[in-house]
Amino acid sequence: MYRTHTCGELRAEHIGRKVQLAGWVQRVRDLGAMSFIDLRDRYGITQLVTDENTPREVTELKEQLGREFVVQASGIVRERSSKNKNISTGDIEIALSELKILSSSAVPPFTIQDDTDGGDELRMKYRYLDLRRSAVRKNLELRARMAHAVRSYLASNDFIEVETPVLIKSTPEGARDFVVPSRMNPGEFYALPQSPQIFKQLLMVAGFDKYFQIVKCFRDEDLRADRQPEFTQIDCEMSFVEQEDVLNTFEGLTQAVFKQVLDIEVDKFPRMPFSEAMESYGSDKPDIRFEMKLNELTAETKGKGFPVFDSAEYVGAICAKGCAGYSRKQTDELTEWVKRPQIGSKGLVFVKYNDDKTFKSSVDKFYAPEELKTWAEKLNAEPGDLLLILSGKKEQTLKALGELRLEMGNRLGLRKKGTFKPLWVVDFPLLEWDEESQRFFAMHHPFTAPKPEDIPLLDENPGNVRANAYDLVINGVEIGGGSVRIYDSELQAKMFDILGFTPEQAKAQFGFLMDAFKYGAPPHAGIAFGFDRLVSLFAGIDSIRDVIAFPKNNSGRDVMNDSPAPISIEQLNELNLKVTLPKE
RNA sequence: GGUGCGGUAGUUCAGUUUGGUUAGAAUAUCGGCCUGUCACGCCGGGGGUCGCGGGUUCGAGUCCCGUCCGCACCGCCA
Repeated sequence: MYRTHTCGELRAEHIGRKVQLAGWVQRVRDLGAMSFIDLRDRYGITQLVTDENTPREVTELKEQLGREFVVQASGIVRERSSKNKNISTGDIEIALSELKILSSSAVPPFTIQDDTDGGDELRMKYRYLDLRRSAVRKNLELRARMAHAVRSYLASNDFIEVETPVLIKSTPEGARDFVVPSRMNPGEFYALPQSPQIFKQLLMVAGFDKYFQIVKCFRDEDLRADRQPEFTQIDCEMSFVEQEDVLNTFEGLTQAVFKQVLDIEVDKFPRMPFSEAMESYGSDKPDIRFEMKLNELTAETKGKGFPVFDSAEYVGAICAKGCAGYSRKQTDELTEWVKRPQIGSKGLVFVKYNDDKTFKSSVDKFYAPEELKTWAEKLNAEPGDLLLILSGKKEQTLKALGELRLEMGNRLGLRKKGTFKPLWVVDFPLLEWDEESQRFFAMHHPFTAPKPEDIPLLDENPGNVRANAYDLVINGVEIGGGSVRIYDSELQAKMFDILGFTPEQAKAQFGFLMDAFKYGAPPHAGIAFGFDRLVSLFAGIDSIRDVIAFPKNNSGRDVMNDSPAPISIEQLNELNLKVTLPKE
C-alpha cells in the first residue's frame, strides 16, 4: 500500500492518527534544526515536518530531496502551532517518522506553481509538468465535470450515445480534410471527420431518434486561440422535431450544465434573427452583455457636402457612454485602431455630446449642431456620450463597427467575466455567394433545410432564402450551431443542383445518404456544440489550449513529441506513397 | 498566403530609441547559517553562441538584409 490518504484530505479530526502519504515534493523549507516539506498530489498539499525528534535516517534522506521528487512519507498527524488558512490541510501537519524516495527528479525547467515562471512555449514542451500545476489541472477537472453534466442531461432525456467512424470519406464542401492513406487500397485515402454529420443523419434513418456523442472532429485549417485542428464537439441529432424542439432541448442542456457545474441560473435565451444581429451588432455572434448597438445614419448624413459620407453606401455609429471627455490622444488612438488592416476602415468620425449639451465633432465644417443632435437622438445619446461613426461598403462597415463596439466594450469594462448572456441567432441565409468561384456555397452545410415559406425563392433568388439554421452564442463566442435537415430526396437533389453539383457528382459524394433517404427518412434536425469553447468560457479564459490536455501550437505542431514528423521510406513504400516537396 | 509583436542566464524579463568598459535584475539552482516556515529569512557562489546566417563599422545585443521559431490577428474555418 502506497498511501492511506491523499494530500488534500487530512483535517483536524485526523490529529493523532498515523498516516501514509505519497506525492511530489513541491518545496522544502529548511530552518536548520527543523524543516518543512510541502507534499503535493492532485488533491492538495500537506506539510511534512522534521525536527529533533525525527529519526536520523529520515533527516539524512531529507537532505537529498529536490523539487518534484516522488516520495512516500509516514508519520503522525498533529496540530500546527501556526496554521495556514490558505490551504485546506492548513490546520495539520505530519511529524515525519518514515520517508522513502520513490523517484528522483531532475530540476524542472520551470517551477510547478500557480504563478509559474514558465512561458507558454516551455509549458507546452513539458506539458506533463504543466499539467501538475493546479491552475491547469483545474481546467481539466472542470472539463470532466462538464462532460459528465452533458451526459447525464442527455441520457436522462433518452439520448443514446453512439460512436461513429473516424476513418471516413473525404467531401469537397467545407473545411480542408485531414487524410489518411489506405495501405490495402493503394492510392486511396480516408478522411478524418470534420463532424459526424452524415453518420448522425443515417442514425436518424436507422430510427435512433435521439443521438449524441462527445466526439473528436478534425479540420485542416489555420489555428487560432480558439481553434485547434482536432477539437471536441457535443454532437446531437433528433427525429420528429422542429427547430423549436431542438432549441428548447439544448437551451435546457446549456442551463443544466451552468446550474450543475457553476451553480448559475441562466434566463431564457433570447432569439435574434441573423439580419438583426448583423444590423445591430455587426456580427453573427453578438456579445449581448452590453448594449452599444449599431445605428444607421446613412440618410441623416447625406447631402451636406461631406464627400466621405456622401459617397458611402452605409454610414453607421455606436454611442460610447460617458466618453465625451476623450482626449485628442484617445480619439487618435481609436482612429489608428480602426485603420489597422484587420479592421480596414479609412477613418473614424467623432461627435462629442458635451455635458453642457453642446456638440463638438470632427465634421463640424459640414454639419450644423441641430443635425448632430438628430444623430445623437437616433442613438439615444445623452450629454457626456461620444458617437463613433464609420462609413463605407455596408457589409464591411457593419463588421468594422461591430469590432469597434467590442473594443469599446473592452475599454469600458463592459465584457465582464462571470456574466453569461446566451442567445440563439436564427434565420441564417441558406446560401452564400462566392465571388471567386462564382457559385453559391451552403452557409451551414448542404443538408440544411430552407424555411418552407422561402422555398419558392430557391429558383428566382437563392441568395435571399433563409434556412432553418441556428447558432448558440454566449458572450460573443459561437458555442454551437445546427439546422433542420432536408429529408426529402428531391429537395436535396435540388440543393445539390444549386450548389453546382452535377447529379453524378452528388451521387458519388453523397449517394449513400440520398439512397438512405429513399427508405423512409424521418424529419430530423440537429446541433453540435464546440465543447472546448464551452469549457474555456466556463473557465473564464480566452484560449481553448488551456482546457485541452495536449494541445497543438500555432503551426499545428505538438512541440512535446515533435509531430507531425516524416515517416520512413519503408512506411511510404507500404502505403504506395512518394513524397515530393514543392521547390522554392 | 498576409499584418503586427516577440526571441538576451535554467526561467521571466530589462538593456536596442541615441552602436562604445567586464551584458544586468528577479526567480530557479548550488554552498553556508537559521526551531514555526508556508513567496521563509540572511550570507556567498556558479550560470550567457544576446535565435541563426550575412552585411555596415575601428567597434554590433543595439543599425541593415535574409532566415528560422513563438504568439495574436486577417484570409481560411460548410
